[in-house]
Amino acid sequence: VTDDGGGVSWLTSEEHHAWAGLMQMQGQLLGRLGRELAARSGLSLADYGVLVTLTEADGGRMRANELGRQLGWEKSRLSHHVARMVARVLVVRERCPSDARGLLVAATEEGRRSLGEAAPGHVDAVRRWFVDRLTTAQLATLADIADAVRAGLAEGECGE
Amino acid sequence: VTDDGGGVSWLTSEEHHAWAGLMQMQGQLLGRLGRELAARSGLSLADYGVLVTLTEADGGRMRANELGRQLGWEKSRLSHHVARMVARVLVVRERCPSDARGLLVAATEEGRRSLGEAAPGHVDAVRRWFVDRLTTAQLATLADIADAVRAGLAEGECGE
DNA sequence: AAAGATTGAGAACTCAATCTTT
DNA sequence: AAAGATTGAGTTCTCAATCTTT
Repeated sequence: VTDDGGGVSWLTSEEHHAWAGLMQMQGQLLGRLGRELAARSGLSLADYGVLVTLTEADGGRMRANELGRQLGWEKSRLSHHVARMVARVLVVRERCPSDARGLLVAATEEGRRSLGEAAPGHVDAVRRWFVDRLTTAQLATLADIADAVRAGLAEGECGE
Repeated sequence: VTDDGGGVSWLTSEEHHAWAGLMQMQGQLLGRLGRELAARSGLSLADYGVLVTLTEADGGRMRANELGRQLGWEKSRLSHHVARMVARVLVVRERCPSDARGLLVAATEEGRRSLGEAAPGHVDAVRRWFVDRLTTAQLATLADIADAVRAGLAEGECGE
């Protein structure tokens, strides 16, 4: 609990260093990766995430609900984004046979092609700017950190 | 280099765990903190960042250029955001005495008041959802990670 | 020309309200 | 009523073009 002279700062300097560093890193990293991806493939990071998730799913299609959950998106965001991707013929909406309330989202041929073109370069960029800068131990710790924080957030959703 | 059956994934599972976990954590954490902050103070995380940065600066004012650099924002984003904050009387624009091209941005009384009201709750939220979930060693490693990645990105800006 | 900053248009996100099916 | 999804309005961010001062 320090306040280093006039400013507002009630984290210790170590805590602040970690927190502020994380925020800055994330912003710059996403900016860089997003621009590289868009320049080379015309896909945004969001598009990429949707296509990867769909492609990894069984049959290349997925309940919209589940897609949103895996991406960590709100339903409204997903709906708007899918609409834009449908307009660009990257995905299609399909009726869900088992539950008429539901929706299936499927990658089109065009979507698979775009992803296939974009993926090698993007993975390379993730390596270049992120993975290769870190040690195995650092990556392991980071994974633990992410798990711990997400577990806390997940608890908070309910019990709060 | 694994491809676990039809999907696109050229990171090892450890690498993927760290990378995907980081992205998810960040999204959820910012969402949670942003909503709590907005609900309690009417400030967005972006507003908060601007006010903290200005308040910590000498005289509570700062070159727009430098402000953008510290926040990691593009000049256009900063300009739009400052315009919105001026409209809400949280900051004011001032002419820069030393360079007529430049601009100074200063926190208003109202801006300081809003920040003062918002800060304790926000810092508490950062502790609750983030800092307190982690060990000292994890925080230290995270700071190192952020430094390493940012150093790489900074290099890339020029040398590339 | 380069640096500092603004502007406008378009894309993306959030919130609240709505609609359909269970 | 609850769950799955869409819609519209308002806000914020990005990109490119522009303007002013150095």
